[in-house]
Amino acid sequence: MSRDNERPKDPAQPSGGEQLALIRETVRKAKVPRAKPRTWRGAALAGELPVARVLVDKGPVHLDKLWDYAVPAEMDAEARPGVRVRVRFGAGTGKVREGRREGGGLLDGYLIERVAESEYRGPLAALAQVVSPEPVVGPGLLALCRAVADRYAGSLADVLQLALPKRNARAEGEPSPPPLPPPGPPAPGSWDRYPAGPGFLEALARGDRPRAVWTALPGPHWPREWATAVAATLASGRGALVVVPDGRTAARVDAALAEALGGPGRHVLLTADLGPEERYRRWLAVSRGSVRAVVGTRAAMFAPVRDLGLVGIWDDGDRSHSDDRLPQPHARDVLLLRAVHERTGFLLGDLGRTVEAAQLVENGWARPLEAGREQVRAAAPLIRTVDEGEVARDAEARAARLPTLAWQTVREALTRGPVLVQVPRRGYVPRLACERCREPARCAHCSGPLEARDADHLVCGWCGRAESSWHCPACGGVRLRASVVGARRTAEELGRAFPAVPVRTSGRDHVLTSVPDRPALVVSTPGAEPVAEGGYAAALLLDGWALLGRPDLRAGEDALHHWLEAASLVRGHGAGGGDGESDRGGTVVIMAEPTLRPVQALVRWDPAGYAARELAERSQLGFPPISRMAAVTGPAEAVEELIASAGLPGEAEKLGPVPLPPAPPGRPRRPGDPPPGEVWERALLRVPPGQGSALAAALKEAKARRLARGVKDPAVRIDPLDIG
DNA sequence: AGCACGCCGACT
DNA sequence: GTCGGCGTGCTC
Repeated sequence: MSRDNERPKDPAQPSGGEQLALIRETVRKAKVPRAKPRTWRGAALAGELPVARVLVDKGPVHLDKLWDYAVPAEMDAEARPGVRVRVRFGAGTGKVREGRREGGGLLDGYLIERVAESEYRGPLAALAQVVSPEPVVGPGLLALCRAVADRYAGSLADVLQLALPKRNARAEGEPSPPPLPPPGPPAPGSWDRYPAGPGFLEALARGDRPRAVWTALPGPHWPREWATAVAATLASGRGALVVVPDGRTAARVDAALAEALGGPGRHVLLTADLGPEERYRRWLAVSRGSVRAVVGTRAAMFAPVRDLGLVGIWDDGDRSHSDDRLPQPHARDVLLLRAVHERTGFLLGDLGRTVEAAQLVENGWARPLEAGREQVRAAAPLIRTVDEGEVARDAEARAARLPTLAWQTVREALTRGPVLVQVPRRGYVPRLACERCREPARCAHCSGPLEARDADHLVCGWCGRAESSWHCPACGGVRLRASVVGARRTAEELGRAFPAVPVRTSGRDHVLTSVPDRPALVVSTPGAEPVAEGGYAAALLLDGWALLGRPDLRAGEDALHHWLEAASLVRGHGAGGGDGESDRGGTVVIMAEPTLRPVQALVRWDPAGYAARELAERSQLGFPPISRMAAVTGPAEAVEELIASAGLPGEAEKLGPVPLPPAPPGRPRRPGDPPPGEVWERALLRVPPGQGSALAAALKEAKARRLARGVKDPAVRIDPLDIG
């Protein structure tokens, strides 16, 4: 290649030619005898930092690798770090025709940084286009996404795709409103029911970064308490982000924020149901620093809030906090990473307490933020248990197939207000449990859940070993039962038993937001309970066995959570405690075995104690989150090969692989589901405490090293939630 | 993923 | 000889 080929056309860019020479020099060093024609041939390069490092978003090569491109002079001003770009990829091997390269599709990407020179020993292609000058990937977001990708053995590009909303040109063309000044520090309000509450707010307001696991008192105050914590953070001049499980909850916190912050302008609601344009408009307002407070559902966990002072999550045990798309990051973990990386305060709020939250308290990373016993007693309803086997003596109760106590409670409460009836959702798979004491049946080898493969063969759902001589480790029983519940029908019969009272239902398809303070039977599935304006007069929890019988590690925790959620909508029991304007307190009747631990935790309203015990037990059994797990799913050979090639930590234990049950029909396919017609397997990898990141790193490296060769890549999921 | 290169066997 | 199988490697 001769100097004559180089014709810098723009005299205003004298150093462009120098850069060209520099790149050519690197080509020569790489013993390429003659530089091949290149797409930027003849084009003037940007004067300063003429190399753009680009993360290619889609396409096959989506390793965490950055690709270097030359920045043409005319793109110099717009090609700033963080912007969306388009690049030709794969053109280098294409045919040369008429002195230009053909082939290589245009791919979307992000310009990560501008540098003076490239490490790449070869001719650089030029950026094809700067899609828009809006920087969307800042250094903070990039670092966060890298950390999430590492934590979940996923690729940076995958995580960025979760973190960034789809671009919308119209929204981007509009200016965002100017930021409002910070509000003054808020009064503690109902936070003063918690001994450590006012102190937590003061710490936020003065710019500290307190970290707490908050066990919220039952009742309607927690949305306002979230708003107060956000307002306190804003008062320090910093931003705040709260992630909640669903749009309904987000709307409640949003309304409370509007009240606490004196109207709109200082906060935004970020949910999926806004539609792409409005969503991007609001996201831009956050990204541009025009708004500093965000409440939203899980995608909001990545919201690029400027100078973040508080990250919060409500109901961290809710499944919707875990993304469906690989690498399935969980909002709790993402926010934990943000709290550490961005040096922010942290608030995990819940009516109950997950085992993960208990772990944060136990290892001292976060402080418990709890009310005293007398506050709890005042705010919570009276809880009574009835055995599901008890048969009512009076004819009316028998007709409704309810025990006498439940019948009487409902009848009495209906004179004072609405009554909530919690019924199980259809489709819960029963788990095998000891017939005598209901202890879930677990594998003697790995503690995985036992499943009935056919009439009388038990198989472990984790390691696949057959179990031929099961006996209950808790009580010595030798017989198993699968729980069966017909509670929905019970609820229908209950409705018929009170013909004068309207029956309203709320479920997956039709979720009611709230019901008026009038006598009514409100039948709801867990998670869909409407708020009653004055609190429910009573609640009937009919789903004990269905919730506890699910083939899930978190069955007890989830059941308790659903009960607490329903019970927290019932009027408090203690007069004058919180806002006891109700004439009489509410009652909750739960049909479940009173000796079961989740049931006892509900009766005593002690979710923290339950979580602590559960944590200790899981630690002993080698369950997550103490031990960490990864699920590798795919065609049998691919699973084996990936595991064999990964340099797993020494103490890693392989469970399985077991054949994967086919995905239930109707549900959209998720990562890790076999494609129709294919048989896949799943192996679990388990490591002792402290080796979770080593496990993720090993799997990520093995995945990166092994470029797909015909066989489909297995899906790797860290801390999978659906492993039974 | 595409696409090209390359090193083997069967054909005009 | 040379056409083409697809195994292997690269794409800034």
